[in-house]
Formats: sequence, C-alpha cells, structure tokens
Amino acid sequence: MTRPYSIGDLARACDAKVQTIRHYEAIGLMPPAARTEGGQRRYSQAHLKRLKFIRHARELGFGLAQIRALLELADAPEQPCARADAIAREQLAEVESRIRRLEALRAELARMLRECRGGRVADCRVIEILADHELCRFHHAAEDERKEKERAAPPPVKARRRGRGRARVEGL
Amino acid sequence: MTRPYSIGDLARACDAKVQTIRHYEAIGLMPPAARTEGGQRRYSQAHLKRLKFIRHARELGFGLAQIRALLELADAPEQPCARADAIAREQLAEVESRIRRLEALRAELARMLRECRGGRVADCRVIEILADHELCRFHHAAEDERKEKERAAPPPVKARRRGRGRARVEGL
DNA sequence: ATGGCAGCTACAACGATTGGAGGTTCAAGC
DNA sequence: GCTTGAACCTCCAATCGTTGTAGCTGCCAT
Repeated sequence: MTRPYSIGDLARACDAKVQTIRHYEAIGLMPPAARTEGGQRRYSQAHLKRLKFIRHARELGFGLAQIRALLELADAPEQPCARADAIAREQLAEVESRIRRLEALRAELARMLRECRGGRVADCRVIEILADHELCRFHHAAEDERKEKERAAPPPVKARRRGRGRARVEGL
Repeated sequence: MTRPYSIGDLARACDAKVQTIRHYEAIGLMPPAARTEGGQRRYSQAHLKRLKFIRHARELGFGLAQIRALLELADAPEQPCARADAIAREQLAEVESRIRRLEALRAELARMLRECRGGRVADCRVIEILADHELCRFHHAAEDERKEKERAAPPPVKARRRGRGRARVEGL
C-alpha cells in the first residue's frame, strides 16, 4: 500500500493545475477523495490512474462529456468496445473537419500576406480583404461546410425564414 | 441615402446572430446605432461595412482584441500597414501551430482506431491507450511544443519548483 | 514552536456567443 | 386606421474548461 498522494502530487504527475482537479471532482468526473482530519484531500493509485486517463483524453481533444462516457466504458471491461470506438471516431471526424477549416484559413491568410506589398493601409490587401468579403476565397469553403452540416441535421423550423416579414434587404 | 437597416437586416447580411451584434455594441466593437422613437436600433451603410469586416475577420479566426486593432488601422488609411501585416502574420503562425497539433492528434486517434479490433472493452486499444500515456505517440510532440514555448517565454520564477518542499512522488 | 508552502472554500473571470424571460414596437395586410 | 404577430428591447444566465483571487487553515521539516 503506497503512501496516498496529495492533490499537488496528482497535479504534478498529470500535468494539471490543482484547481482543475478540484473542478473535476466538483463536476463528478473524479470521485471525491479521502480527507485528512484537517480536511485535505488524499488520493489513491486508482485516483491517479483515473486522472491520467482524463488528462490524456483532454490532450487528445475529447470534451469532458465524451470523457465521462469513455470512463464509464473503461469501468465495464466486459462490454463490447463499439461505443468507445464510436466516440473516438466521432472525435477523429471532428479533428479532421477542424484541420480542413484551418487549412483553408491558412491559405487565405497566406494569400493576404503574399499580396500585401507593405505600403499604406489604404492599399493594404490585408485590410482590404477583411473589408470586402468578395475578395476572399475562404468564405465559400466555410459556407459549403455549414450547408453540409445543415443537410445532415436540419435546424428546427423556427430558425428558418418564415415567408412573411420583411424580405432580405436589397443589395447585400 | 438608403433606408436604414434594422438589427435583423444586419444579422442576415453578415451571418451573425442579433444577440451577437448587440454584444459587439456593448463591448465597444460596434459604435452605438441610431434609435427610433421606440428605441429600436437603426443602422447605416457604415455600420454594415464595419460589421462585415468584423464577421469576416472572425471567420478567419481573429480574436476580438485583434479585430479591434485591425479596425483602428482600417480607420487610418494613410498609416503604413506594417502593423496590420504583423497581426495577420501572428494569426497565421497561430493557425499553423494549431494545424500541426491537430495533425498529431489525428494521427494518434487514427492509430487508436486502426489497432482496435472491436472486441471487449478490456482489450480495446482506444481505452487502453487513453489509460496509459506511455502507449501514446502524440504526447511527446505536445510536450516538445510546450517546452519550446517555455524556451521562448520562460514562466515566472514563482511557477517553478523551488527545491525544498516535498519531492516529486516516486514512480510517476 | 515556528515558518512558510500547500491546501481549503467560494466566487469571479476569461472569450465569444447564445438562450431565455418578460415586455414593447414596427410594419404588412386588411 | 386597426389588427396582428414577427421582430425588437433589456437584463441575466449558461455554455466550455480552466484559471485566478481572497482570505483563510493545515502540514511538516527544521
């Protein structure tokens, strides 16, 4: 039986701030720790393992809700792991989508900078492109992505334009 | 003189929520709009242009603070545009860094999924890799990046370990 | 015993946006 | 001109994950 860890020990071991660990406990992601007579938290190996799991999943970009689900699964080792796979696949898709968007962004930023010859603001392509959406190539990719999402999960009727009511302002 | 726009008109034209526009006004990013007798906001072409600028810059990932700076520059067309370029370059670097991290993440997630043969949770590589940091390749890239940052801007002395005080728990 | 780091609780802030409650105004259509 | 209801108003709270602060108390080596 190893000596129990203080919250600071866990923080150092898992690259987390002390505050963050307390926060995980507050939201029920970490089980409550034992306490000393004076009220300080004392952690076991199991706690340490769990926190490492959480922090590692965070590094991989999982949200706390996803991690909660993964932890439940990890605690039921006889279950089939299809659900865990699904969560990971979901996360992978999200990451890939983010990469695509960022690459479009990178291209557009690079183009802005390439075209700017460093004169006055009045002629600056950076400012100019920001001011005028039509000069931008990025926008279209972003819009397409948005539309694609809507195809997959159409927004509630309430959110769509409802016929009557002032029409879209002319010339925008 | 065109008919003034309502806040909803602006929202539709700039792909922003009405709330968001009011928020921009509250934090001083948008100048206050004229009001009707009844207190509703009425916007000019200038407002429209400014909001488009803001929204476009947001799409490109600029933060509101950066946008504030860019707007100031846009309002001073005789200035040299070096500052605007610097902001854009900064943003480009940030985007590139994010892409690199996400690509490492993608690789790790893909590897997890590739290795998992879809059996029980107990044998699931997804869960296993999350639980055991040592099995993960991503971690090292992330640590290197962190260390690189620290080399560039070392944290205040206060944050570093200070010799005395309980030593790092053994075996972590 | 004492010094001082580390821990405690509780609350607020970050960044950017969104949602809701509860009430008022505008303008289209009759 | 009147009715109707979408769109507007303000104020406040929540989101997400983490960090910071204030004002304490505990732990442990010297």
